[in-house]
Amino acid sequence: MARGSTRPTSRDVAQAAGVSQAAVSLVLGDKWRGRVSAPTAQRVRDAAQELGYRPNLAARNLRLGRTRTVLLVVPALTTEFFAEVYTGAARVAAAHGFGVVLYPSPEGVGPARDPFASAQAALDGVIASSMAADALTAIRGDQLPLVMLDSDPEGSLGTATVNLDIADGIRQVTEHLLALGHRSFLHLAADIPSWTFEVRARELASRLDAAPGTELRTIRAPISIEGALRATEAALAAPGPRPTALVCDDDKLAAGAYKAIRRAGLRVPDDLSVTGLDDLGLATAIDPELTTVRLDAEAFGERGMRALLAVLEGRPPEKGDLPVSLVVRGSTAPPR
Amino acid sequence: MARGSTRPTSRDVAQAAGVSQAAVSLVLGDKWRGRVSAPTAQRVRDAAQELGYRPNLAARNLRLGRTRTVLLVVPALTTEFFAEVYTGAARVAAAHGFGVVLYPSPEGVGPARDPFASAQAALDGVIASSMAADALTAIRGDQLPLVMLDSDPEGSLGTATVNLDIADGIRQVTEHLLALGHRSFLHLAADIPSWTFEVRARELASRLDAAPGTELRTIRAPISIEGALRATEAALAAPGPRPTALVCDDDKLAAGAYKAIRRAGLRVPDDLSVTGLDDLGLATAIDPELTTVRLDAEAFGERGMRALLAVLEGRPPEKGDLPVSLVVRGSTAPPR
DNA sequence: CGACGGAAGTTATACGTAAAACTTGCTGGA
DNA sequence: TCCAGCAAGTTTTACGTATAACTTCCGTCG
Repeated sequence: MARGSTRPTSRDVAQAAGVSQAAVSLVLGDKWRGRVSAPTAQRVRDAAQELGYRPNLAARNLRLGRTRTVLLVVPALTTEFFAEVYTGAARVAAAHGFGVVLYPSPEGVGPARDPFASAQAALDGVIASSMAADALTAIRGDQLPLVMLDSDPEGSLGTATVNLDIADGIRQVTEHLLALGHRSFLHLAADIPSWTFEVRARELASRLDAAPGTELRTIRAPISIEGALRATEAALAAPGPRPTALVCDDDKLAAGAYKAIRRAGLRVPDDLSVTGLDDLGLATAIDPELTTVRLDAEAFGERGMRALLAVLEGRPPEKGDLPVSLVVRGSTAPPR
Repeated sequence: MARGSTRPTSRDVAQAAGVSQAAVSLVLGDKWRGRVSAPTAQRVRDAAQELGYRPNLAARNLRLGRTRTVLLVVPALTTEFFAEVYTGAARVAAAHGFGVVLYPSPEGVGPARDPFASAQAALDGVIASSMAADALTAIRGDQLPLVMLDSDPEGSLGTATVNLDIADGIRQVTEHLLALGHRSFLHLAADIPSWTFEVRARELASRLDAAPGTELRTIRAPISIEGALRATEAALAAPGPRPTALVCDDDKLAAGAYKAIRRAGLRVPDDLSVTGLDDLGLATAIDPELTTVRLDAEAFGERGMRALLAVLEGRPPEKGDLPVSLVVRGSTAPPR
């Protein structure tokens, strides 16, 4: 209250409590046992409370040489997926006294800005989605611990890698559709070059290769309702026999496909079974509800953060991919 | 390259370039004109490049007494709305050399954590949505500049307030529905106490009060598809004449209402016109596409950040609410 | 009775940067 | 000729914290 407009420092607290600055640091840092008497410690705490003291984090970070802050690099926030990844990472971080700074890699446009300059924070480590490709060049070369999400476990540039078991998800989708009797497949693929999408294509192709009498066509679209709508519309207008199952790289693409199917005068799932991947809120908002692969985005973020913490503490990160599960809803049925 | 594992400091650069640390600071801070010769400046830049020097931000922040980092407090990231607010704010921030740290106020559960402790970053200011109510108590009392989003312009605790013209949006919705001939309205309201939702209720009620022969009922639901589904189902099952227009507090509620309407064997818009508010991607994913109010979330975030920058620089922030616009799609039609 | 050790502090220092204040050498104008 | 003034730097300092190293005062034990 007394001092002008500038924030109180530990020295102000010390003066108010009649002790040295060092004593304040000891007490508030909870390292005072055996160094400061209990009554004095209480006086210090009271003074800090009274003055509304908050430690200057810049000074603390400088002194300690670490910031307990990590950067999360994501491709975009246009669906809730990465928002949930952030939530999971932030929760684990908070439990360990860490903060998480978000860097959504700007989409295509502009000179790929430097995530570090932008985050404007001193960092202890980085978690990055492999989809944020343009941001990665800036990160490489920096010697910060780096955990990669959804990235090729081999040849990765990260210190550690955390993956969802996407391949198993596609396996489950494929077996579900095969069991229903489908043989003619269309793959609506994302047109972004990224490991996570390559896995989908590879797994789908290899599963169908192993199933006799099946055929697979692939179309590509940007990940947007509009893009998926156009690509699917074109595919449905093409001559030849119509596929009976449409496997989409994610839920948003599936939502766009729904619209194309409706416009073509067809119905899901009677004329065409559709599957997605992600299990966004969108999946149950559309009609019929979408059969999709549930990815636990929050757990993904949690695991990513735990891996980074492990790296920071010199422990080996957990191994193994995160399990995913097929959620069967109304968009898949036996072919007619 | 030479030194061990620790990051190079400006002193290392100075040594490599054969100058003093001060010279390095001048050159890299672009304040060298008239103080350092051009060849020397180039030598310094080369040395910095060579060593991969990155300034220690903690030290810089401590020295300058400011961090060029602001905190954005949002209620949640379950729709893309606040993700876009973040994007807009971050864009403006980046253009001014600022970073934005996100704090999604944890939903209800747990002891309302301290946003500042969590962000773990030294801050220059705060932008907060009024919906993140629980986080606000922790913020109040701190003397940081605070810009409130979507908050009561009177009695606000912020240094400045930035609002979308929600009232005008509801006005446009109401006039649209009245012009179509609707007289019996149902309001599906969010059950969160927040100024932004109060405005919707107040404006809708006052507009219908002024329109002769209209009636208005209100139901409340948590903002989720499931919640809206249940509330709407109950309302449709109630005895008495069915309303012909359903005004929802946001798009997500509308998406839930769609499902209830379908389950009741009714059709949008033939049996019931529905409107939303936000214009999320969801609005065009559902069938029929939703008539809603377009909120420019990115512009909202931009304006919020500009207001904070203004406050920080002692300038008066821009006045006036951000315009919104009605987007008429297929979910509204004349009553039968 | 002396000294030894622990309690309860204090003093001093370093973290890396930005910038104010100072130094040095030279050139050009009165 | 002499000094003003400028270019081209250097030296020094402060930011606020955490902690290592030091001090002082007592009580106790050999």
